[in-house]
Amino acid sequence: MDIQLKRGLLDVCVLAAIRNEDSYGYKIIKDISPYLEMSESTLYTILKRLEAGKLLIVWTAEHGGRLRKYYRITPGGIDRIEEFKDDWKEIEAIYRFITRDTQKLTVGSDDEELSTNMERQ
Amino acid sequence: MDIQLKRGLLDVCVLAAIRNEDSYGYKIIKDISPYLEMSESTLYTILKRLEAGKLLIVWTAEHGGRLRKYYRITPGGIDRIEEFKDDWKEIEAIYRFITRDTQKLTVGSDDEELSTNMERQ
DNA sequence: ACGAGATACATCGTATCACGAGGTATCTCG
DNA sequence: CGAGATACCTCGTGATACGATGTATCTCGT
Repeated sequence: MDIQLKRGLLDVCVLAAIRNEDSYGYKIIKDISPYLEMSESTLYTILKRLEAGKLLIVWTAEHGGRLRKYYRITPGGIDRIEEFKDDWKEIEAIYRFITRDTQKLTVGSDDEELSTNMERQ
Repeated sequence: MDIQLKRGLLDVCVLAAIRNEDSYGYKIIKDISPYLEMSESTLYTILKRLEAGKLLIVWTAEHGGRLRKYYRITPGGIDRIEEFKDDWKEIEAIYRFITRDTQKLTVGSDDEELSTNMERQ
């Protein structure tokens, strides 16, 4: 899978993973992994970024003798997911532009101002 | 619109813009602009990259006293679009993961190996 | 005739970012 | 006792989108 395609999904994916329940780094990766590969270094970078943007809050707690950092989504984080859903409509329009006419060539009326008078050599 | 979300679409968008007819930089931007903002510097960077990857071929021709660089997609470029369509299925799965349970909370049977016993403080 | 804006190309520097490589430490289980 | 899982972290690098900037010609209104 093209790495570039996943960008933009990563941040929102992490937010989605903690939307309905608090979680921690290791578990977030496991939860996301069926859908999207994400390395640990990437995840922790993202968590730092989301914390800096106040899209989630962090606290540390002991669990089984070890320290864990727990993450909880903020209202701002939930807003971010909602914005993503709006952006998705635009993304789908782009997708339709890319895949238009790739199966059958339906040559309709061509009324573009920047009309094509291409000279083939 | 989040810049990151567009990444991965950009290259394929340019290929899609020249898929059914040869084109040139300025026209490609105009054709794409209703769907996706792309600066000129970005476009020319992408065209260079696609040429290096042999996804399109380039030649120069005079038009109205000025030189234009024309671009034509290669079979490899068409393959790239087809691969994108396959990748899109994965992207949609990620989208469903992100938007799942954001409207109604349908708590079904939870049979995950990494089950959640989160302690809320 | 002249200037503004469109057309058409290009380069350079910067900021962002995903990720591999590497590190530390504890727990579990055979 | 050692391997693998759990759990966290940092640093360097390469890829890349884009603003700023530059060059040159054509078109069109006044």
